[in-house]
Amino acid sequence: MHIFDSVTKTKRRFEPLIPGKVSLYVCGPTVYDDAHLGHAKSALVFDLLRRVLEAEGYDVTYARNITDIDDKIINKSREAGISITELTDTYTEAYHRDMSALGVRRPTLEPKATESLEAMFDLIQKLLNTGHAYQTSNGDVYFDTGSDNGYLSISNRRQDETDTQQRVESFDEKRHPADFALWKGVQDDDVAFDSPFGKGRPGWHTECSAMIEKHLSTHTEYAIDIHGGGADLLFPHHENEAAQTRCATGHELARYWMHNGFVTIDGEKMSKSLGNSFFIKDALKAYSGEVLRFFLLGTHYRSDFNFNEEDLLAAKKRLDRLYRLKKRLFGMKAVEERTPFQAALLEALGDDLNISKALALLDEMIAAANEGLDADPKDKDFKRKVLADLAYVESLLGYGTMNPYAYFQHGIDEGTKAKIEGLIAARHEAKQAKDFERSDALRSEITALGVQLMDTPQGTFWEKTE
RNA sequence: GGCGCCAUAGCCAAGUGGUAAGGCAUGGGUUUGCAAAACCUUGAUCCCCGGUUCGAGUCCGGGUGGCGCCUCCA
Repeated sequence: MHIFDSVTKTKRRFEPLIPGKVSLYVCGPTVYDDAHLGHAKSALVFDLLRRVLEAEGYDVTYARNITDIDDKIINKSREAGISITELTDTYTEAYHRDMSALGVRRPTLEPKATESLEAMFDLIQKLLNTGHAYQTSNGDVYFDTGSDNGYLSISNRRQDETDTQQRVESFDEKRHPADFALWKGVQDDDVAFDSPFGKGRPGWHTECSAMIEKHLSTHTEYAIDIHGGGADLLFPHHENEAAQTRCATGHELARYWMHNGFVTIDGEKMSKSLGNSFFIKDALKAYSGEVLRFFLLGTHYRSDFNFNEEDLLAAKKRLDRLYRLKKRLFGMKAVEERTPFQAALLEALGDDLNISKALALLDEMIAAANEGLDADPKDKDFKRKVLADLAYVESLLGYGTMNPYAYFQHGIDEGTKAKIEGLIAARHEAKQAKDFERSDALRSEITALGVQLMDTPQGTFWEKTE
């Protein structure tokens, strides 16, 4: 496996800190709203990474946090007039529902901020004890960036005069403008936790370092093997996490850093402030989760990804090819069998998740399978190999998990389905009687319902039209 | 202003310095009562200008054009 490390900006061979094991931490969502395409991209990329590492034989411990305490959450719960936990439970559940629809497997661990407070206290206390943090008169605890020799080594930034912009938590007792809050002291607020540093709430960056130390740390030169997240988190979020961990524990945070590119919509960045977020639950109304998975995972993870309907449709057609092949072999049981295709597929993905190369291999496999089935539809050995390859693709990439018939009928309601079946039966009778005029008329009627027919030796089937 | 990324056929998109994968769309063909699917076939010298090299999409320099981070953000 080779991974592009965004800190050294080079592709490096992956070597685990502990032989045979991989510790992977990815920044998860703040649960105050529905998940959007950006959340999906990140979750999908690291889901794929996890699958590839597992296919290579590693024992992967994958943690993705859930931030369930935050100013945005507090504000929204007040607006909505519901409790914090009611709000965060609702959106945590929604997040899980959406990710599961995209075929994203649940991580090994999903620590919540509110359940990791003790670990955060430990971290902050260590930083205070070693002089890397200080408390101000209003109860805030800040990380002293000036005390960390390694600060800015993750994002490769330079500390210059222009970097004097005020941070949100800016306060004039801060020693340096870049110092960030580990703990925000709160006096007159009921949404606060008791801590050794007084009543308050954790700063945004604190939880990740604390959780990593608590759940994943290998206690070697680096806390974990791989840390991932969206490219926008590189600075300041990951820089600050790394600083906390470095100063509190003496080891670096991660040996490899991976950042996925952004999802834009029609060329524009999708962000909360622009208000053009595209929710996954809305996309799922028109397309199956697997089509969205295939589309979002279709370009390299580090590239920016532009979401638009036209490209989505082209991606769906490409996935259709896989399901067409599945249809030809429908009903046959797959047996595990290693093939050169499978080895090549894993090798392609092992090269920093080169999905384009993997898909090219997949397309070639599909073409060869169709050709072979055309040449000799009864070759059992050949079919067995194809089925084994399809099963491998399903487990490694998560493509081909659906019933192929259901896949092509996605989006048609039950009533219409029954109507279509009735018309097909009538058309079948007309065809038997060689009344092609009537059979064509019936087909037009069926086509008008948004589906198309396919006559095969096994009977007539229908699919939803694009 | 500081730091950084990207620019390959109509569209999406790979590409260890040696004469450009794959998919969608398009045209032609085989098959089919018709149609669909499947299969065969059809197209780019890689933003521009210099340089290094026997040889560059692929390295270096300079442009032009997009975009991102520096503030909550996947």
